[in-house]
Amino acid sequence: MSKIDKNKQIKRDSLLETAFGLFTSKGIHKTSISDIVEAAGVAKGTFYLYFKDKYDIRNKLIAHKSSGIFQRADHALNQTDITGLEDRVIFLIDNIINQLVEDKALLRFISKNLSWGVFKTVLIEAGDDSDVVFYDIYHSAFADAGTFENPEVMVFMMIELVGATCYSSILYGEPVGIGELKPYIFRTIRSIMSMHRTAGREPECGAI
Amino acid sequence: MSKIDKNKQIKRDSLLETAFGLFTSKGIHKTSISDIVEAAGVAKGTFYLYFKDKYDIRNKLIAHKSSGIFQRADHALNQTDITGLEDRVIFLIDNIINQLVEDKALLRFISKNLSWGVFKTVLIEAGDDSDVVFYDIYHSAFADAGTFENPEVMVFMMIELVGATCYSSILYGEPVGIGELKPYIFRTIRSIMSMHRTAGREPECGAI
Amino acid sequence: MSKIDKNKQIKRDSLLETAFGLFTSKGIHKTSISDIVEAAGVAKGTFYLYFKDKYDIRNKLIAHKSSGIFQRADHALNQTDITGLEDRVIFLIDNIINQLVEDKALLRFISKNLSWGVFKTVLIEAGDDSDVVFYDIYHSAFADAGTFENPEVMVFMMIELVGATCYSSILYGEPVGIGELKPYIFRTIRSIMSMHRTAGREPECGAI
Amino acid sequence: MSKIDKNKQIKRDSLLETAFGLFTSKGIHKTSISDIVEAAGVAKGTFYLYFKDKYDIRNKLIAHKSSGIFQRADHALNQTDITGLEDRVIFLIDNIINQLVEDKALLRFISKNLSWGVFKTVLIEAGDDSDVVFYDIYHSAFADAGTFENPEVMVFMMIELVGATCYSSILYGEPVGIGELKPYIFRTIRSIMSMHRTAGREPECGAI
DNA sequence: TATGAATGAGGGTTCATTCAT
DNA sequence: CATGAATGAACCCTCATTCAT
Repeated sequence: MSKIDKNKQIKRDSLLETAFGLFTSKGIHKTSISDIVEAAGVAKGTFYLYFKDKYDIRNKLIAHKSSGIFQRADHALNQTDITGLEDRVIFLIDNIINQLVEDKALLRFISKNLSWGVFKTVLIEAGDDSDVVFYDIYHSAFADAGTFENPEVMVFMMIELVGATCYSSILYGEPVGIGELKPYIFRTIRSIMSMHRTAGREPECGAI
Repeated sequence: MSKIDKNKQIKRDSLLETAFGLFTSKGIHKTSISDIVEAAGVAKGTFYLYFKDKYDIRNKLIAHKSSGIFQRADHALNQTDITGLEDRVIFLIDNIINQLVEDKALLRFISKNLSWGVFKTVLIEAGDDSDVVFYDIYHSAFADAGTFENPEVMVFMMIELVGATCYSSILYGEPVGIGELKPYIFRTIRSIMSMHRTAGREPECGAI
Repeated sequence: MSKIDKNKQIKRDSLLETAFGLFTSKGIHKTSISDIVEAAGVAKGTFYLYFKDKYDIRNKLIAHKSSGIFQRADHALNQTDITGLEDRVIFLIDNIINQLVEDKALLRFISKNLSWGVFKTVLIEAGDDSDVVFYDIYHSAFADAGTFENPEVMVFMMIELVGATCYSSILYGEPVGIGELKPYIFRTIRSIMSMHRTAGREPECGAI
Repeated sequence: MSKIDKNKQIKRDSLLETAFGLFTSKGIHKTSISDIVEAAGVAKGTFYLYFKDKYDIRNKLIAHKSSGIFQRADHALNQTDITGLEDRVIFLIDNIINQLVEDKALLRFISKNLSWGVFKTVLIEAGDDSDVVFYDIYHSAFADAGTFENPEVMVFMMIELVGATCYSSILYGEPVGIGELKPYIFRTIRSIMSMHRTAGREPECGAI
């Protein structure tokens, strides 16, 4: 029993990792299920024992990989003694960006999928397994505390800004490399948080 | 001769518009070349007289449609007597957002393609035809004048922010509708421009 | 031992009944062995312990179900005191038709399989189990007694006529409902028997 | 144009005949579209230019082949000077039986499909092309003339009787060969017609 | 006996592309 | 220039069957 289940887990993981490799190297649409099973060394029918179709495995990969990024960032944050909320957010973003720089295939894969739809589904509304790390961060830091006037919009803007700008900068160095871009990103992030502060005393910094 | 050329142009435009209709309604990957030629009322082989393949026609569509948006926004700006640079930029963005709200199929199509890669290729580096409107705006306002410390990065961040946030907000009302989101976008845009002002006297507003 | 054998019988019967339900509702060709075992709640491999393949279970079902029809008809006949041979045959046919009207799924299943091949194999030549009822009827009434000049041909024609006409009439009401059709069937059956009577004194009724 | 159309007709006919050969030799369910195109010497995609799927080609074959049988029988009838209605019907049936004896593959194919559903659809309600021969026979002989009390039921019973009994007799010689069976069939056919004669004076021949 | 994970050949179908007309 | 019949590789997916447990 345990042995069979272990074997199943190995097969499933093998398919997931193989698919990830092919998706990131050839692109999803150029990757066929035949490619996946051949690379994974299993029979075609085996794929369908574990996944409904190509998009099922893609969604499971996105959830899994995105969750991993946030978990590692959160873990790193807990190793520090940073206390200020803004500083903690900047640390998280910096850590995530660094992860993406290190793993460009991952960035290309979740690419612009690190967007609000996925973010909310996967991370805030909590996944099926145990990928619930960010849920805690989000709620304790933003949602519950009355610090921000509209926390959901604020997080949305930060996520979208970071996701969209990093993609081009990290992958293509356009318009500048990530090293040069980071300061601007951080300043914009701080600006966004600042404008959402409830007792906002910063009218000079962005009145429409 | 002229008549034949006109006929050719009609066929080409017919294929472009038909493809756009199908791409936006069924999605690119669900649209086959057979679908396009059938809907356009031409023979299969004819397609290949004008376009290399499905992705060729898609790219030409993106360039064409994006350019149209900027041209209309620029035209509207010229009807006004707004003078301040920041205000002119806000006006352009507001106008573009309104266009996308009116034409959601268009938004879905160029979706996140209204990103830096396309933007630069299509608009700044000047297209093949005559879609050179934005080139003038960009250079006269941002690039040549020494007003901003890094104009390309600034425009990049603005474009990415607007593109990414509008997508989710306009199409899905997530996390809030575009009406509610706009003020935040504009304030962030102003903040970004402000932080790029050469004689920047705003250190308190976003130092990392 | 007895308990194990009972369990085996239960599994076998469960598979048979489940298969019958699926065959009649979805059709044989749309029913897979996976469907059967899943619905029966047993493992895939278990199927092969009892049946060779899908057609094996189908044949056993036809034999079983057809036999049941004849047994019930015969049982009902014995409850009556009808004596005339023609009348007894008409009673049997009427009873069988009524059963098929009540159980259209059964009719559809054995459909045109209630034909000579199956009939002879299953009923006259005696089945494998104990479905030997009709064998007695047939031999005592038709075969042994010298009443009819060619009893096998006679029974053959009656069976085929009833099977073929009932199918269309009961299932689709074409060309008329079974109520309207029955008198014609009975008259034809009587005519067939009449023409096979050895001392045939009925030349006016069908000389070629 | 004419040349291309001729070529298309050749391809279509080639596919039809090839499919017929395979259907009759291997059975429909054992015949794959791959088999058909391979035997016909065309590419797989070509099949789908002419037929929707396997059942589309089967239906077209049944209509085509059944129609041919009736047309040939009718043609032969017109070469004779038989006048009596009963005799004309017997001639038609005899001719059809003889055709089926000569072409057992055809019999196996349309087999029990020479039943009421197909018969009515294909022949009485008139096909799409010009297969309207039997329509004339049927209406002039049975339907319009007030000779028979319920002509549709009468024809139905004759068709079903002949179809069902011939199948077993011709293909398997069960329970007797077709030569021995024919007289019985004809006598039963005459009996059926006789009992439908409007001024029926034959109550003794089949009262229930 | 009973299981059910694994297999992989083969099914139907689509579609970009070619080329003779 | 324009056509559209023909192609055939490649796709996704099913499922009867096996066999180690």
